[in-house]
Amino acid sequence: MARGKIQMKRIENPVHRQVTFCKRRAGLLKKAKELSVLCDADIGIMIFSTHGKLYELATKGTMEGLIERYTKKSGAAETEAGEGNPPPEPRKEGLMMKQEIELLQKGLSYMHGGRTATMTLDELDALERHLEIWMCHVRTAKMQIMFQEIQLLRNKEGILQAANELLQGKIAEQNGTFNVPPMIAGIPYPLTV
Amino acid sequence: MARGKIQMKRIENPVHRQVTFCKRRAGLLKKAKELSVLCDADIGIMIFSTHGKLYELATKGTMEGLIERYTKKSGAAETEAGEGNPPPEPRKEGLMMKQEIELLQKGLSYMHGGRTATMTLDELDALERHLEIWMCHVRTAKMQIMFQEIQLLRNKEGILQAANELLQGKIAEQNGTFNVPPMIAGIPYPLTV
DNA sequence: AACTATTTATAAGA
DNA sequence: TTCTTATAAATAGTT
Repeated sequence: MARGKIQMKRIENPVHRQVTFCKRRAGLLKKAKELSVLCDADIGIMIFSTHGKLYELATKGTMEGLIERYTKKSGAAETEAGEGNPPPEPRKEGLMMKQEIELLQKGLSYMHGGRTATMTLDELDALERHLEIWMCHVRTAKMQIMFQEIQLLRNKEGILQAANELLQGKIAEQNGTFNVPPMIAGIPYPLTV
Repeated sequence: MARGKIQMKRIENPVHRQVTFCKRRAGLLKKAKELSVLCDADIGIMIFSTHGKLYELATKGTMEGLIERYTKKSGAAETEAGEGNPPPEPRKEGLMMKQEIELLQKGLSYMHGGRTATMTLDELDALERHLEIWMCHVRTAKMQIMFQEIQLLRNKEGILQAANELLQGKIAEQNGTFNVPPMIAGIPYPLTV
């Protein structure tokens, strides 16, 4: 927009087009950052050049976070007349999770960046409480999985034990008068379940 | 950009902020369309207002298509759009942090979503270890801040104590022969520091 | 919403 | 790509 107006259509000269792409792309991203800061909005931009190169911007969390938020939103918009399920429960959860992630993100950059970022005592306190809760949840989940694993292994053990006994019987039969020492669980045995 | 420059920070006046949001949002989307037409680029923009309202733009296919394209790309191509970070150290840290955040993100959706997502025992274990480390860091940071706070309060206490004694002396002078009981720290006193 | 005085963005040229 | 500069656009404050 200077030294002359230009037509709003594809620039045919490739060099000119590339230069304009660079300049305007920078301008667009700058404007997006400004809008985000001034109006406290959360903005994600994806730009694919003609040749498929990707340029991106996400003004707060990550692009992944924004995409997730987008899919939730647009999904809810589609089922507008459907059940009143989307707005109350899952949305709230998503927002809460986002806040939690942002809190941790801030904490991580605080720790990694050598206290470059600023965090108040209250924020650190909240972060500590969250970490404790999360750890508790993670441990519960671990316990559940490990318990399932144990049950599974016990079943396998039982099956193996039974097979073992069965085989012992057969061997005893086949060997007639020969004396075969009994095999016990825990000793390598050519059996798979 | 008119009738005066503005500071690049959140606009506190809500009315003003809303107006600016409208104007600049329109401007941003216009710029994006222009860039797309002039340079034959494919652009997707998501804008979430403070109150969660979504404004979007997808200059060719749909936003879903762009998101799909993005998710494919983003694995290979690390952010090209941000500022050119000094490659060696901060980038590595950023990547690590990103992975840590992704781990926690997965964990949170696992817990919040009622085990909808899938996590292996190993992942949960890694998450637990990370949470412990983070908590340790957070506690250290808290300690530091609290220690500073204590030092500050001790200083204040000393100053108040001194002032208190000074005032007591003055009162004793003024009252001449009158007997005034001594004030001690901890009793309300008309003094601010 | 409309109006402008200014600030920004940028097309062309180097 | 980068810098400069004349000019087109965007927009902050106001009506």
